[in-house]
Amino acid sequence: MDKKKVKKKNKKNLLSESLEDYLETILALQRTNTVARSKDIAEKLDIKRGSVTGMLKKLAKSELVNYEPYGYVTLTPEGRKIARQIELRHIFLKDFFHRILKVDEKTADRTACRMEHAMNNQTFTKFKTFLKKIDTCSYCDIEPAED
Amino acid sequence: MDKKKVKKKNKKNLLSESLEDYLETILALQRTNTVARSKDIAEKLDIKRGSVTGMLKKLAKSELVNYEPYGYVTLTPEGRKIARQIELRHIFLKDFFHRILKVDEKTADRTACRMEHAMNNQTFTKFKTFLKKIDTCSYCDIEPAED
DNA sequence: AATAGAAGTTAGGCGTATATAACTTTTCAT
DNA sequence: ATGAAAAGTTATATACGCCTAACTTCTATT
Repeated sequence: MDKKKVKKKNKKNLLSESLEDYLETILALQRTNTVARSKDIAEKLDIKRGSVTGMLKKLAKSELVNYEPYGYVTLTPEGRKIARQIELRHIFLKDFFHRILKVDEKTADRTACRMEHAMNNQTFTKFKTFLKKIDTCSYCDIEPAED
Repeated sequence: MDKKKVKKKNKKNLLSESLEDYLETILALQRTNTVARSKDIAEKLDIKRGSVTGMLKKLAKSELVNYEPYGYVTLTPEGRKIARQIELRHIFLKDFFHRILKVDEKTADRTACRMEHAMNNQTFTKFKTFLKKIDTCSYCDIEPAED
């Protein structure tokens, strides 16, 4: 009865970093444009239009986006939930790198972009708490470090 | 005749995260065993022996490891340099998550493992400086956050 | 020295995520 | 209302990193 190698059909519905990027991008586009278009997703992610379709189909199959051929793309409630999580991780990470560490904004953003996928809930929760502490600690107002 | 696309001779000698993991692993094995064996690399990285060979060839072609078929594997000076960089990022990131944020050790390690590849020099330098500050700031001795 | 088992390699295959190019559908300006 | 341009799709191809299975080489014990 031990669930050894019983097919990783886990509730641990793991999304790839790429797929997470798509969700995050669609959320941003929905904010600006109310809907996301394939072409805009492609532009934001710096990939070709043709590559987007297949990924949207995957996300649709996982019920994370509403997708009909030639139609607009929107997030399902579950998709939005995930997108928001990733977006929040991005925001806090970038803030940490840029405002606290004084890393230049572009680098801070690029770094957050990559790290946001690697932070689980436990870590993120504690990271937020930590940031709040830092923000009320004048001593921790560190000087920009030298390169 | 046709001017074929001149091989993208990457100036920005970018290593994939996987390749960086190999270097990091080989460095650790060299410390313990003086040399790294294919089998031990496979075990540490939790991949199959057969997969290691191809990656070692890539690293050898980039002159980051010394590799001869059926021989031991060691890092070249350049390979060691990169391996050390990544190892240091790992150590500091894990320390931050575990000791400062009070994330459990396993999670801290897993998180560092993924983030270490996303941190450039500028960011790492400032991160280290920041950690030093934190360590001398009793106020910043935050309580463990709740999950 | 023979040989069995361990370690290493090779070949072929798979899944993911991308590109390119041709094709289809939609949109918009007239 | 129509036709060209824009947007979207499809099919095919490539790169990467992994796996499996069969094969080769090394090694350690007898």
